[in-house]
Amino acid sequence: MTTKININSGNNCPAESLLKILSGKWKPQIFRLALNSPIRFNTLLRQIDGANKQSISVALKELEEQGLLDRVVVKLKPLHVEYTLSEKGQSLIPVFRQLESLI
Amino acid sequence: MTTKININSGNNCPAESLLKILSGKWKPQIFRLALNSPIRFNTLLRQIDGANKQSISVALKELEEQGLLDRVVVKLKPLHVEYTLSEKGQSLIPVFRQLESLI
DNA sequence: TTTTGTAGTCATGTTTTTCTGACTTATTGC
DNA sequence: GCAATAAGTCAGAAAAACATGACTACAAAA
Repeated sequence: MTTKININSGNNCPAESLLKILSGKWKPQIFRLALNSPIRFNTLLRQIDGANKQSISVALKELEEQGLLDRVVVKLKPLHVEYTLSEKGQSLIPVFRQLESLI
Repeated sequence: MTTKININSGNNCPAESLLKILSGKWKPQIFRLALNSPIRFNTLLRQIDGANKQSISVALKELEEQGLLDRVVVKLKPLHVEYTLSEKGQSLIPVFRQLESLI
C-alpha cells in the first residue's frame, strides 16, 4: 500500500491542495530543514532568518496536524523535542526534488 | 538551451521560491485554468467560485510580472485580452502533473 | 445615441497573517 | 539555590491579503 496525500478538501486542483499545506511564510523552510534530519524548535529559530517563536510554533503545529511532521519527545541527555518528516511528509520529497530541477 | 525558472531571489530553497510564485488565494486556480488554453479576465471571474475582480486583477498582474503568464491583446471580433502560459509558465506543467499523482 | 461587453481601477473596509515582547514550565549544570 | 537551556504560550499591535461597490474607458451593436 503506497502512501497517498489526502488533503483535497473539496477542491478539484491537486496543486492547490499541496500548495496550501505548505502555504505560509515559514512552512517551506521548515519542511526543507526537516528533509535531511530531525530538527528542533530552537534550531529552526536560529536557522531561519527573520522568523519568530510564535510563527514557528504555529507552523509546526499545523504541519503536525496535517500529518507532514511528527513531534517526538526525545528522552535523552538534554531532554528535548524533535520534529521529523512523517511518512506522508516523505512522500513529498520527490516534488521538492523536481522543484529543485526547475530552478 | 532549456528554459529554467529563475525566481530564486536571495533564498536557497527552490521549493519555497516556487511555492511563493503560486501563493495566494487565487493563483493556483488561475494557473490551472490557463494550463489548457488561453484564458480571459471575465471567464476567470465566472469560473472561479467566490473570486472578485480586484483579486483576480492583482493575481494576474503578479503572475505576469513573475513571467508565468503573458498578457495578449487580441485584436479580433470582440477586441479582448487573453492570458496564456509563457514558456516559463509551461515549464511548471510537469510539477503540476506530479502533484496530481500525489493526491 | 443609448446600451452592452470586455477589462479593468479606485477607495475603503474587513479579515487573516505575522510580529513583538513579556511570561511560563521543566530539566539540568554550577 | 540560581542561572541557563529548551520549548513553548499569550495578548496586543502591525502588516498583508482579500472583499465590496462604485466608477472608468473603449469598441461595437441596436
